[in-house]
Amino acid sequence: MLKKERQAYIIHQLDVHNKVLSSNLSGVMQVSEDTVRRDLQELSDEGKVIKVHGGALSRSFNFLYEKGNVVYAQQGKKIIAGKVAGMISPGMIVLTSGGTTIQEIAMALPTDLHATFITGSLPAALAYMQHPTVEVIVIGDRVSKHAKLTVGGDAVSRIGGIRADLCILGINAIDREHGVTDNDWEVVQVKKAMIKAARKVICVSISEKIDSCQPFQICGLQEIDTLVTELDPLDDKLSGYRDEGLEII
Amino acid sequence: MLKKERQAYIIHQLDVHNKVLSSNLSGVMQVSEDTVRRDLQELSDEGKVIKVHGGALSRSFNFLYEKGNVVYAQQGKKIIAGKVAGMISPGMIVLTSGGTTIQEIAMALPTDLHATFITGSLPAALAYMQHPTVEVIVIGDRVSKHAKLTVGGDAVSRIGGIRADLCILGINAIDREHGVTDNDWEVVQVKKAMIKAARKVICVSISEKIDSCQPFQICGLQEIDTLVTELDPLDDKLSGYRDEGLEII
DNA sequence: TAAATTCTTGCATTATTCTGCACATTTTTT
DNA sequence: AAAAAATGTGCAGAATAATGCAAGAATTTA
Repeated sequence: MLKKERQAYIIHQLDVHNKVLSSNLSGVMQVSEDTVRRDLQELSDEGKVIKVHGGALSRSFNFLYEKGNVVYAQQGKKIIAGKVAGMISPGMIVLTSGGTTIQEIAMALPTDLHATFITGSLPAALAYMQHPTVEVIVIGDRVSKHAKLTVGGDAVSRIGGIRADLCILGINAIDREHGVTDNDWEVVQVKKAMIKAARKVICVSISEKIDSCQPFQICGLQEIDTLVTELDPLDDKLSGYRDEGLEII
Repeated sequence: MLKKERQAYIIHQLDVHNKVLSSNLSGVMQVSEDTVRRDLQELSDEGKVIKVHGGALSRSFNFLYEKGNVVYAQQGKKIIAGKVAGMISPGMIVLTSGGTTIQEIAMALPTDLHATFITGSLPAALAYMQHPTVEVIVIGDRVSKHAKLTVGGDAVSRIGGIRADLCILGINAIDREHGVTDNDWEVVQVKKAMIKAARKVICVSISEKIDSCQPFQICGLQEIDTLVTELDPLDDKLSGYRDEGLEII
């Protein structure tokens, strides 16, 4: 097994299990523990893993430890989070609510990213707040208990006053015919406003939600620039959306 | 279970339950109590937990680390929460940040209370949001990572536009000479505005904080109507405040 | 105050890591 | 193509870290 191969395998294991043991890896990859340790050392120097006595932990695991905040993520969400985190550059970003995926992205962000996140989602605000260098701005208004999000005319008009570089849009349903849809009217108003406020819109969704539809439309496909899922961009399920002109990642 | 892993788990537990017991952790994590204690010691040295006899408390219990008694800490908090909950009647209430005590009050509220809580504190918003019949309104602005609270001119001016029936003021320090004080200038601005916005002000404080003082003044004693602590209202420590005309509960 | 629990400390044991070195493999230079 | 340099790997022994145990001290509870 080649060095690069081993290191890729280690990263993969960490993505899945959040931890690896030197002793374990040594057996699986058929190299000495010293070699495993050297691999871990290198990855640690590159900031890709957190080396600890006995093995290594994934970065997000360490993030939890450092900040004392916990989010339970499924594997798919982690993949999405990694993809999205790689697309974020310094600037002004509006965040819609979107369950744990949005929060998972916070943990995958480069630790030195200087960006401003604007959101009405309280869990998201708490998650991004943990990051050392990003700024968080909360949109105020009445809280929707269901969505844990501020909603209402005041929130919408506030968002209308923002010019953001990017909108990260967590969604509940998307299909080719109706575009992005949701079942909560108030949330829809907020998301609509956020899309308008941003130059570029990234749509974040677990593949389960693709090709499904709900009562209220948020926007058509043409208003979205990029679709991020946990699937391979070439997956058949996504080909129709690529045909519509969306960037698939 | 690796050392860091254990420590992350401990922090997680503290986030959820606010306390951990050494004996308990020892069983769950399958290590000796000595090891658990060493973990707690390290976390304590790093300032991440408050180590006490029998286990550890989350940092939000910062008011009691000298007393060092798990049960007492919980009781103190609960006593205050019960007292305050009994004083709340339907209407419009502004809430300042104030650690877990403020959140504990949310759990002690009558389940059919119809009231509106206005706050910039994200943990408080999440806590009150759980209640079936109360409404929560969040004040928007930049988030102070330290206080987990929205702060800034926008927040202050928003609060200025509110007429509330009651202000529940969680505080860091109070003494007869300087009144209510705090060490975070931005938080002070928000609290000042909240006091002005409310007809009646209830000051909530663990007795540890009484007769202490910090750099910035929030308000004088004359601006407070009621002081709630976990102590008996007739306790000597409070007599001076009663002399100043405060209602002690 | 007595009993029970928990804490601290030092020590022994084991597990893990580090270091220098030898050897093989790959890459670069001549 | 041969020689030289750089890199990757494994091994052995020294150094370090982690853990459990035991006995006495301290704290809490009854």
